[in-house]
Amino acid sequence: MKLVERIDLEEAASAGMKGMRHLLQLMSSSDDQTNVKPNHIDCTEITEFTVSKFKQVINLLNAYLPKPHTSPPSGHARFRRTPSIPSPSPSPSASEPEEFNHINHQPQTESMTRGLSPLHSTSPVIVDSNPNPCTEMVSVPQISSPNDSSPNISMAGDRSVPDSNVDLSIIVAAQPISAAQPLPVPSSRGKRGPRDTHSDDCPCSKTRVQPGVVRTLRVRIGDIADRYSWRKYGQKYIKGAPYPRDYYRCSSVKGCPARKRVERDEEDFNILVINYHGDHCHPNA
DNA sequence: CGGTTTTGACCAGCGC
DNA sequence: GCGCTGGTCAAAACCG
Repeated sequence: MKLVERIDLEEAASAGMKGMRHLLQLMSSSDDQTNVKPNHIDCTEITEFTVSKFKQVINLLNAYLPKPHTSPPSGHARFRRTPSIPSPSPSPSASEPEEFNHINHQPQTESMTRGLSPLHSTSPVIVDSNPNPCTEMVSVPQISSPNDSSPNISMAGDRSVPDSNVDLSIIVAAQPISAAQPLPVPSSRGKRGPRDTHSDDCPCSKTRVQPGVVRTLRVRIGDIADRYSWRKYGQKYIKGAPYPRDYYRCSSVKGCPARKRVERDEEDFNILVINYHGDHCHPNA
């Protein structure tokens, strides 16, 4: 995408977001005890303005971005229908309009901003330094694949299958388990008692990450960090973090203990911080 | 049908 | 003991 195109996009998106914020402010100010009701005309105008800006963003994206794929490279469940089972006491999130459900909306905004990123895919990966000076720096061989050109606009923590490609220079921060820093040790946490049939030292490791080296990888969104196939098994909003953390396990081989956590860099959301736990019990896919 | 994502629920460690 | 939190499970939904 050209710089001018990118600026157009960013301006449209920024204007849309400002409109959205303004609208929310207007509406929230009407909810308090002040009995001040929002000016209906103002709300309508702002809403129309915001919608038009987001439409503009969509149009720009359609115009500027190449469309090599009509469907996402992977992953099917892009959204989930609301449960049809009537609940006697519907939860707040189910009863209120989606527009006001912050939790549900964040990933969408995230995806949108990612779409605006000029940095993904075609640009060489810029991998930042290791945030932890105590960790060992390891250089990883470059990964490149011949067939691709498409920007990857899928969800955070895209499967790291080689379906897109870029030259990749990666710096890995590898940290031994025995490091002084208390490791996010794979514990029994999360195991469900009755369902768990594996002992603590069970090598099967269905739910427990095998001890080993924890490697931290920082990679640009849309770039590939490895050639394994990963399956997402969880997502969690971490307190204080603006973006959710995604949890993946290796799906290349059944029973592979390798896990990875993917989250956005706090300072640059175009950077994905990937933490690998456990080793693969099979050769590189 | 198999593989994947989504997402609410569950579980256990930790701090108070 | 209780609440908070992060990691995981698993049902549901989706798609080729």
